[in-house]
Formats: sequence, C-alpha cells, structure tokens
Amino acid sequence: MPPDLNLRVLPRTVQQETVDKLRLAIFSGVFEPGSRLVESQLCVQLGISRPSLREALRSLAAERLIEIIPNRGPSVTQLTWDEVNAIYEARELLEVEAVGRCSRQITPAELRKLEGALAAFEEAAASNDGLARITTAAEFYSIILANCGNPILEEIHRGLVARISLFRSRSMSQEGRAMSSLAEMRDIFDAIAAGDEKAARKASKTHVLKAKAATKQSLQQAG
Amino acid sequence: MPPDLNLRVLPRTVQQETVDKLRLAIFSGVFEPGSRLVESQLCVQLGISRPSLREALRSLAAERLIEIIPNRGPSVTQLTWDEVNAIYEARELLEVEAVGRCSRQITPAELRKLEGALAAFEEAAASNDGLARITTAAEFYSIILANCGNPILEEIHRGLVARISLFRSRSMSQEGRAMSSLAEMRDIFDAIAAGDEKAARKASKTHVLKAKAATKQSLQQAG
DNA sequence: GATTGAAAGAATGTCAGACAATCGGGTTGA
DNA sequence: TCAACCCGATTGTCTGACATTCTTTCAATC
Repeated sequence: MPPDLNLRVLPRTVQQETVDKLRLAIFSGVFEPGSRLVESQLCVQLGISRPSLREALRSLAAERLIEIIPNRGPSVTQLTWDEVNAIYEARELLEVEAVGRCSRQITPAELRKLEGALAAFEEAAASNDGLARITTAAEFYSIILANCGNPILEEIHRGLVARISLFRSRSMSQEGRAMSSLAEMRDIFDAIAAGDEKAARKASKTHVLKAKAATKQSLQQAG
Repeated sequence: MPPDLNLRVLPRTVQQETVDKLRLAIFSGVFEPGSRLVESQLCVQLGISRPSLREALRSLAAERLIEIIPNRGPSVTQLTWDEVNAIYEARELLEVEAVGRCSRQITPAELRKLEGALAAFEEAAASNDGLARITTAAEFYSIILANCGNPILEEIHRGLVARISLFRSRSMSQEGRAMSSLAEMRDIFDAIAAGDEKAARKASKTHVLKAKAATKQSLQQAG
C-alpha cells in the first residue's frame, strides 16, 4: 500500500474564521471582560450575517470564553479570583503530568523545537511586547503537551490556558514576572532534556504555582 | 433583608432544549457513532428551524460529541481505542484528585446524598436497565466532583465521562461489570466516609483502571 | 470490461429579512 | 421617594432562498 497522502487541507469556513477572529479579539483585550457583545453590531463589524455570527458565538460559549444569558445575549466571561484559582489548580494537575510524561518520551527533534520555543520566549521576555510573551509561552507549553502522548490532556490544557489568558490579558505585562517565568521554564526544559522526570514534575509544579501567585498579586494591586 | 432566594430559573431556550435532546439521543444510541446527522431531516424531527438546529450542533461539536466536517456536515463522533484510552487516563488523573479532595472536605449532608446515590446504583446494577446504570453511576460521580472544591475539575470530568459514554452506550450492559463496579464504588464511598484520603485515592484509581480494562475488553470481543 | 469523465442530485454554508418575546431604563404619577 | 408603566433595544426564532461543494450515477471511451 502506498503511503497515505492524506494531506488534504480541510476547507476553512467563514464560521471558523469568525471564531478565530473573535477569540483573538477577546484575548487582545478588544472587548473588556464583562462587556456585552451585541450581535447586530458584531455582524456588521465582521461582515457576516447574524445566523453565522450566532453559530460562532455558540462555539465560543462552549469554550467558556463568553457567556450567553437567555434574552440578554453574549458577553465576555468575567472570572472571579476563585474561578481563576480553580483553573490554575486544574492546570497544575494536567501540566505536571504532561511534563512528566514528556520527559520520558520526547524525541530529539521535538526537544530541539522546544529549545527553539524557549529561545523565542526569551526574546519576547526581553522585549516589551506583551502579546508576544503570551504567544511564545503558549508555544512552549504546546510543544510539551503535544509530546506527552495524550492528546486529551493537550486539548484540555489548551482550553484552560485560554481561559486564564482571558483574565490576565493586560496584567501579564509585568516586567519581573516574565523574567522569573523564563528561569522556571528553563528549569523545566533542562529537566526534560535530561530525562529527569522527577525534577521535571517538580519544576513544572513550581512554575504553575508561581504563575498563579503572580496572577493573584497583579489582581490584588489592580483592585 | 430576607435571604436571597435566587431560585429564579433561567429561561430555557429552544436551543438549549435541542442540545439536551440531541445529547440524550446520542447517548441512548439513537444515532450510531459515525452516522451522519442530516440537518434537513433533524430539523423536521425536532420541529425547529435549520438556523436553530445549527446553533445546537455547534454546541455539541464543541463538546466533541459530534464532528462537523466542512461541506460534509455533522456526524456522531467515532472514537478509536487510543482516544478512549487517552480519555480514561485523563479521567483517572482528575477523578483520583477529586476523590482525594472530597474525602477531606465533604459535609455530612453531602455524604448522605452520596450514600443514596450508591444505593440507587446498587438497585440499577441488579436490574437490567442499562441506561439506569449509566445514569445512577453518573450521579454518584457527580456528587463526588461537586464536593471536591473545584468546579473546574467537575466541569472537565463531566465532559470526559460524556465522551466515554459515547463509546460504550451499548457495550456497558455487561452483567459482571456492573457488580464489580458496585464493589469498587462502595470502596470509594467507604474511604470517603472514613475521611481516609490515601485509601480513597487508591480505590478511585483502581476503579478507573478496571473500568478502562472492561471497556477495552468489551471492545475487543465486539470486534 | 474497466476506467475515465461529466452531469444530476443532495446536502451544506451563508445570507436577507422579518416578527414576537423579553429585558432594561427612563418617565410619569402618586 | 418610590412604584408602576411604557418604550426602545436586543435577542430568539422562523421562512425562504441561493451558491458551493460533495457524492453518486450514468454514459462514453479505450
């Protein structure tokens, strides 16, 4: 049997592009958490019809990025600190497990990709581009999760990180946090590269806990 | 000020009811995994319009209960064994954690509810009602997850269990499995009631692993 | 006879427009 | 000041339509 050349790209629909645009807009802080998303305005801004927009909104609601209250319509999800804390706890559970598995089974090629992602984050951390920091950090995690051998963990983790991003869209721009975050991520990388699962798990746990603490702190000083 | 009787029911929309109906239909095995859901047929059967139906389908797709392929439409998700295995692994991670937390902090009132749920499952296990088994077992887990102190774990776990249900809708009807499942669940309950976190976690892990093994076995004998 | 090609049918993706139900806010009246 | 009422704004839902795309069937050719 010849190799399966199943490279056929799935056609992208307007619906999917709309979801992506809206998600990016929410992450970028175009819409404040808690602000309402008026359908009639959005479909003009996006150049699509209301039915298509509503389908996209259902997808975002399922991701918990927006909330749709009957007869009041969609609004950007506004998380309380308790909820953020719960998300961080779940993330810790998954991420520590994924990092541990990753340290056992990552391939050299993927390890090099991970090293590259770490370098990219280092660069972003030195810059002032807040969005670049989030993007490059997400890429770093993404590679780890993609190499943990369990696509479900990857999927859930992606959702959790997205929801956290909701919360810290602007607050993550603190200078100090990026630098210590870099150090923690380097610890994770080193442990994975050394194949030291125990150290990898520990470094991962430390990283998530510190990220949580930083988020909490930035929240409190913001009010 | 009188106590806040915030019992006001959120108005349920046709959309939500449609999602519930379809979800139940999928779980009940009305639609075979892999079978296509033709929009024009469904909206006649459900008595709603196509736009409303499509919104409901987007929600189900986000839950991964159905897949929507561009220009081919929705079909019931068909899981491979590898995917089911990955879901069970994730479920183990979450459920063990939740059971452990629950054993530390469940209230006496909730513990009684849990006991009642266990009794209900016992009754269902003795009967031949496959759907009742799934329902009562789900209720048992639901109470545990609701008392783990982390609503996010609860939410994710619910999604995972739903996806597993997708797979075993008819295969879970084995007689022997329900009985041993009951014994395992009783172990979990006893450990929680005793406040013995270590035993609770161990019992939970055993339960998930055995459930996974049973699923695998029933899959293999089915072909 | 097998393979290729085209055409017809079916289903989806998307849109426009419309209308009732509901919510929120502002006004009015007591 | 507070309560009731009314009105604009917004959502929930429907009907109908059309272009695009996929699948399948059927005919033609090698």
